Amino acid sequence: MQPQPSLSNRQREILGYIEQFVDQHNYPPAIRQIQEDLGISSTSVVVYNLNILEQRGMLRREGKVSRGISISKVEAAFEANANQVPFLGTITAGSPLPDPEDLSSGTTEYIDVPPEVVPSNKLANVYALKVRGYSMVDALIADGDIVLLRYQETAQQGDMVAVRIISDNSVTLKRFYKEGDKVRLQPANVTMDPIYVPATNVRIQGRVVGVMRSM
Amino acid sequence: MQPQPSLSNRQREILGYIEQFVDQHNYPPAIRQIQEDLGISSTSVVVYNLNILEQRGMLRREGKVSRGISISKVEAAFEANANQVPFLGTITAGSPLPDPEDLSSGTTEYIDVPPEVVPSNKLANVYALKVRGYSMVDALIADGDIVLLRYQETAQQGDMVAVRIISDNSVTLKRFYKEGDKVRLQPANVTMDPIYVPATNVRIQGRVVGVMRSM
DNA sequence: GTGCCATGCGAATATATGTTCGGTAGAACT
DNA sequence: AGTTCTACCGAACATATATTCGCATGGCAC
Repeated sequence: MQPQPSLSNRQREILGYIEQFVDQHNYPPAIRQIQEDLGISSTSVVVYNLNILEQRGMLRREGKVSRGISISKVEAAFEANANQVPFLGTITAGSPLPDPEDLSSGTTEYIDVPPEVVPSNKLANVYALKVRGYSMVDALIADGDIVLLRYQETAQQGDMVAVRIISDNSVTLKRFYKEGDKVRLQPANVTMDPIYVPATNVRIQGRVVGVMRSM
Repeated sequence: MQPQPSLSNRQREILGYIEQFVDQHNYPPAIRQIQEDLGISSTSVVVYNLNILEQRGMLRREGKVSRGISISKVEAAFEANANQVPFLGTITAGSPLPDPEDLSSGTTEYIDVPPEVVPSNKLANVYALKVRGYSMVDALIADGDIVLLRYQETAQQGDMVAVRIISDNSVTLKRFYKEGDKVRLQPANVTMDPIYVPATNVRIQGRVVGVMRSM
């Protein structure tokens, strides 16, 4: 009914104060504290604005409870800090793996990704796979490495991608070259030969955006 | 004086309750809530145990403040989640870098390391460097990679290590082979030749334990 | 102007919450 | 047995905190 998410200055001020306070103390401020530290003349003003903020969904309050204010800030901070992506399993030449879309299962594992490898703001649609086999050694990816892929169904020439070959129902990590109506899947390993498949028979499952290795 | 970090059942119970409560409400419980929900007969019992828990460092309290309990849990969770190691700079063939011991400077940067790359319990003495140059490509380390090293002054044959050549005051990433009273430093790149230096002229600065790459 | 409404003020009120204190029961030690 | 200590109980107490209510102000539409 009130589609404007507009907050008055005072409301913004109060919200900011609460966030900062929780950050610093690990528990919410009392209404009187808000009042005094913000130089507001009466607690009722704080209550008034708090109610508005609650209606706007900016925070939740537990009636009659001291310091019963809670911003989702804590959870937000956790999420912000936890740069995680779903770990979908192992990629081998041969075995299929679940669609990245099938994340609904709930039992998915997650692994951390440092922002130095993939910036937090580009983590959307990124997932992780563990590499089995040496088909990518010349691209500096070895057996046991964890590769990070961003889901996308198209690729540029030479991109390193995870591709599913529909006819075998298998997924592998290869460099991608479109050649006419065929696709050349080039292992980054001089001892291995490329594979040629009809363009209609491949489906790209994502592009490699990072690698992590434990030794 | 009391070296035993042992907690009584009740103390564990209270601590657990607080954790759960904070998790659920985003603000700490009142003493009376603890008392009632745990079926304790008096608030003073709770206070009594709370004081012990505070002495033990399990939580902090703000005197006279309603719900002024804060568990280090949040920070603990953060720390547990934030597996970080100091980032000491760039390693090139040529330029020296600060001693890993000189962490006291305070202005050190830190980067996250997922437990999949280096387990949290083995993070001691680990630091990170950014690689400049291609001297290690055959070891699957490329320009721009972040390598994780555990500080150690000795190495096994063939270990990949960061070594300082004292006479030039330079540090590089190489495979290490001791040959008599000399040391062979072997780039993992067939196009580059090994370096031989007297054993007394090298100082090992750490062994590579992980690699992270952004693409 | 008149009325309406968002916003703010101040004080009174109710109660939620932390603190303190005197006392008890049992375990451990002398 | 006497002493001491830990852990607990119950109740009184002090105050920190939220709530409510009547009233003031200023903008704005009519």
